[in-house]
Amino acid sequence: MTERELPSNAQIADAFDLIADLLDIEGGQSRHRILAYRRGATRIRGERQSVATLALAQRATELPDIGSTLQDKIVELCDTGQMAALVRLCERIPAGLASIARLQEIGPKRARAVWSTLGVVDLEGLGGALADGRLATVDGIGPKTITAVTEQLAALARGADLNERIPAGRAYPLAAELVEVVRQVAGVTRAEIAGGLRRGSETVHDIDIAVATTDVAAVQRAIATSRLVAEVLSSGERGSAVATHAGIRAEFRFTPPESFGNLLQHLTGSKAHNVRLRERAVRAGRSLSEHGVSDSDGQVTRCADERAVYALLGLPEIDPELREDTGEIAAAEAGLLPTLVTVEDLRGDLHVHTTWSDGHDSLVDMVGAARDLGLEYIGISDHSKALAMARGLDADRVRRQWDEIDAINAANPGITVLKACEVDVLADGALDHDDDLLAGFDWVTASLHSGFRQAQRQLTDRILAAIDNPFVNAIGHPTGRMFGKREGYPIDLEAIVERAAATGTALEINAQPKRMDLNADMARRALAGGVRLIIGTDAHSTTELAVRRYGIAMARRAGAAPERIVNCLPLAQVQAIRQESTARR
DNA sequence: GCCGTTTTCGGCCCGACTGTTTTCAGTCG
Repeated sequence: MTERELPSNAQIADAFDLIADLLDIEGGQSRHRILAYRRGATRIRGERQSVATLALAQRATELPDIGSTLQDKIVELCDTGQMAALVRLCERIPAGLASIARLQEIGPKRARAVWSTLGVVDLEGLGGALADGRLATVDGIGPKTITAVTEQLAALARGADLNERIPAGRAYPLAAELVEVVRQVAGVTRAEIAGGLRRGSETVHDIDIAVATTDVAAVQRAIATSRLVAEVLSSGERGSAVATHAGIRAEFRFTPPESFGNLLQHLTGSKAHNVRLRERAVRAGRSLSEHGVSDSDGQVTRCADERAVYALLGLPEIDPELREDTGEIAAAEAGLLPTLVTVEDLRGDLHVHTTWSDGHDSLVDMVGAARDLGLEYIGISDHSKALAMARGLDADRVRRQWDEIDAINAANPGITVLKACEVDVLADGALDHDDDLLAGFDWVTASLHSGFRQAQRQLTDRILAAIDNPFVNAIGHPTGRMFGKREGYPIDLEAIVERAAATGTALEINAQPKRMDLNADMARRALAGGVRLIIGTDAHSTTELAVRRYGIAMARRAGAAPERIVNCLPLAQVQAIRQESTARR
């Protein structure tokens, strides 16, 4: 049997999106048929398992939004490498028009107008028509649209990605500042971050902020004059959109306080979640919008908080991180929603660095900062000697650090300081500290910092070897991914989860915003496999302890309850986990 | 094209803003 290359979920989704775009440009189609292709594409793109494999087993129709027609097309793509329907469509509508339609301010109707009026069929032709002034002659395209197209084509020419996603770690601090700007305004009773940031997404495309106010004009003024805002893109009674100096778009939406719950719910999304909720409302003879819930005779009920919105739909409140239309509404209805871990549940942090290795702050300062956050224990986990660039510790320096920790604990610092480490997993799978030294720690995290170019089998074997060491309690940043720098190295997560579950080894959710590793999907798979998670800040300074919020976001999106997170457990239980492990020796 | 507490046909989520218009279609979220 020959092994064939199956199309990825992204490739399948791209094909369906292209069909939708071209049908839209062609016009005359049922918009619901187009929507069905788009929904199918979105579903497939967000699916964790291989949809091609599912389709070949005639099981893709088990997914929501995927019917027999889409499944047949996926099978066809697997078998022949193309979809006949798409090929025929491309013969009628030039595929390059889809790229034009995806430009901001253009869309399918104007793309069609550009084609029928000028004969332009792709972005290159659009650039030509823009340069010689023909574009401005097309019906429905005025000076503002010309400006928008000019800017976008210039950005594309620079190699920019128009759909660039911004890591949450870059957007969140700005969003928090923007919320404060409007909270200072008289008449504002509440303001909250909404959108993908509130749902704990790894990346977002903009910042959404819901504002409850009795004085819209005052809020508009405060936004327009904020030092953070570069340009007001649009402004109305219901909201303002701005470009910030940080280069991130922010959208504010205003509401009277009595319907703040409706607005916050609406603006938090996800879009797919909201669509499901509205469909549910319609079935109950109601209509849901950001203004309220109206019943069949037009009576509108406004909700000051989200709980009331969900209650009107017969549901318990669903945590924002779960609102992705992945079965959370059914789970809510059945009373099966998990109680998600919160920042307040964190009792300790077992992954922090100090000036002993590559940290910026001293051990005593890190201890003090952790105590001030209300933590019960902190594990000082500096690097091992192989990471010379980070001034990793050898056995001699480890023992001297232990002396310092003993002295601090003896002085009653108001928090228990644990002897921990982040030991390197070397290229051959050996650990960078020998077992005698590892036995003396209170907690050991093993991480890969080198040899990322090895094959998946080799990388996985190194991690499995580390897991098998009875002195290892956790695997740090298991995939090594870094936003904007590198993809995670390839690992066989199922094999790692299985071994980690068997040995009681925790897998880390590294909370550094550039890492967020494990991500939510992988963390969910780890939980399903019976593994404990641990949220490590990997803080290299006292202020970095605050990044725990990003780790919590991943854990919540994974559906994690606090009892499944090692550092939400009382110290005695953490110590018991360590003792059980070393007893295997 | 998908789907079903209205179940194999006939529905399918809601609203705001903008630009290009002469009262609204297109686009966006």
